[in-house]
Amino acid sequence: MVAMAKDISYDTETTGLYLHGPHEMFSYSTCGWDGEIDICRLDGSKKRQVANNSKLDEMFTWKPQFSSPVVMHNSKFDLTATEKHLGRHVAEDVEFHDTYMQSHILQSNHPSHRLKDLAWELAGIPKDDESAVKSFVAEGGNYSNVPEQLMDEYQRWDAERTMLLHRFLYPKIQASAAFSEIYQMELDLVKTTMRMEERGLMLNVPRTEKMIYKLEQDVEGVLDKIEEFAGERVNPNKTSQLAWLLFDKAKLPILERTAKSKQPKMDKNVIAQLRESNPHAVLDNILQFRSWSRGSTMLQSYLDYADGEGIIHPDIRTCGAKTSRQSSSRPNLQNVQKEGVLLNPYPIPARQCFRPRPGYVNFHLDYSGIELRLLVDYAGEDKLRKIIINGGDPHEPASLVFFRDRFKNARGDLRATLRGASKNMNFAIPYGAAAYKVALGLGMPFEMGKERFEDYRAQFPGLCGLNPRMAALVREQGYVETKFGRWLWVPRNKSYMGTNYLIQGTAAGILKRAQIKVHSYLQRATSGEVRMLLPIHDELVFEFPRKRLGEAGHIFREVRRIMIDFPMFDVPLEVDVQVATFDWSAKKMFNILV
DNA sequence: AAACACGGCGCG
DNA sequence: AAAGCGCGCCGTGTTT
Repeated sequence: MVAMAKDISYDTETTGLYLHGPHEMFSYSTCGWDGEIDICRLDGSKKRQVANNSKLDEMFTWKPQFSSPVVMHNSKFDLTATEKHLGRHVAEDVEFHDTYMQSHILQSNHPSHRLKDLAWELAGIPKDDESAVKSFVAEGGNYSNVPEQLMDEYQRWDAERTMLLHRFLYPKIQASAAFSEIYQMELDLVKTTMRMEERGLMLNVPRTEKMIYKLEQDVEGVLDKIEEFAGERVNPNKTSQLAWLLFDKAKLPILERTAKSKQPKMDKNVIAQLRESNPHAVLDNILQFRSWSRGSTMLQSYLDYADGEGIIHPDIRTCGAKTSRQSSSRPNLQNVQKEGVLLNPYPIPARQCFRPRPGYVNFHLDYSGIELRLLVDYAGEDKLRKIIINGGDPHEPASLVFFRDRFKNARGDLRATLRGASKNMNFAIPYGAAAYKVALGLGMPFEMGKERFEDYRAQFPGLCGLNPRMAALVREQGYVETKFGRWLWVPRNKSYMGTNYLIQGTAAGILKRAQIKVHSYLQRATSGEVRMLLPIHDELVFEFPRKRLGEAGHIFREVRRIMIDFPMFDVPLEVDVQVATFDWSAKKMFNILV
């Protein structure tokens, strides 16, 4: 293991999690290849501060002959803390490692990738070393004023743990060429993601405040209406009170029960069903209450996360999901509500609250139909592949199979509805839906649905064969392997999920690689004036300076080219470009050829 | 007070 | 036997 000899593990201690907010790093620890531990406080005596700062500065400045690869557990956090403390970006060329990524790549479904859990499991290091620090903090202290001796002991172990994990896990990454490529890609992505978090997204603060004010009024109004009907004040968030309102007071029937506690189900699907047979005003009041109160709390949380300039810096976890997808938290900006796409008749136009920075517009580039394209590719479903290549509608053949003449003769809304149901089945079937769900989804009696399902099987043997194939792999080996060579572990007793993991993980692999290349292109071609802000599973959000709008066509032609440049797939990828000049709800198609 | 489970719901 | 999946966050209610 000579190659590892110079490695040094590195762990930071901060006053909290909001590094783009008030929190700061106050100490760090390192552990050398030989187990030598150094605890470096950044507070206290001037002399010590100077020494420890210069060691830090050295670690993150690339020097060809001296540099030691820095090993971290969840490097995005430590690097972000370090950059804030140093007041500069860490050097591009500094080699670093991340045991958190290693763990994700080697065991995607592990219940915990936390340092303490992994170190206990792999090296038998007990997890109780932080109890003294925890109890100090619980008694009113905070992490930065824990007595140094206590803190030293605590830090000592985390640096040691990280080094040990690296010794256990990294050789397993190195042993596979595919894992090595994935690992390097993930490390590159950490830096790309840091630049997005740092830049952040702009909230239209006054507009958000106005919207919250109106929603709060509306919530009061709807609670009054419910009180008029019920004869007393009801809190619809309380299950017992809501059940009383719906099933005792309004005498509505119980249609379903919840999975675990077997209570009457009262979600929006049930309420929609009840609404059809029994258009009781209280049902609408419940939908209004839920949507509006949730809406105002979500908007309030966006306000709380915004800094003085209205900028939100989310935490973008690069391996947030078991399928290797990214996720966003504090706040989650991947689920900002849209208008008019769901069963909710009272949507909140929350996307109106997000705006480009002054002097910028936002571009949204999304892969069109990437999920179906990948399904068709993995399934080798030639008929659909040809339709996609020729720009036809890949959901039309399914519509004809499921609805026959009814679809042939349908126009307008009905045609769209039938196509929509068929489209859902094009996903649901490869993902494991059975005849019962097919009939339900198509709105047909069970026997008819089953018969059409059989027709579909005959027409699309590739698509229908994919799930059994993946399920068999899961049962045999426990994982599915994406075209990038990533192993996605699937619970063996849920082998039908294999196809879903495969598609989701492949799309994530495409988007991640695209992000790295696009980031590097934008740095090179625009000196970082055009920036990527946020990934949303099959979409990238950018900001673009208005003064350079004349170049937008040229730049996004290249971005699009990079995004779809994955020759390993037989089905072509496609990207749609939209521009938002005022807010995210008013997006318009943007023609990059002009 | 903190941690957890659950139902519910937004996005992909 | 039958089964679409992945997240994060909220409010309520229970456990520690």
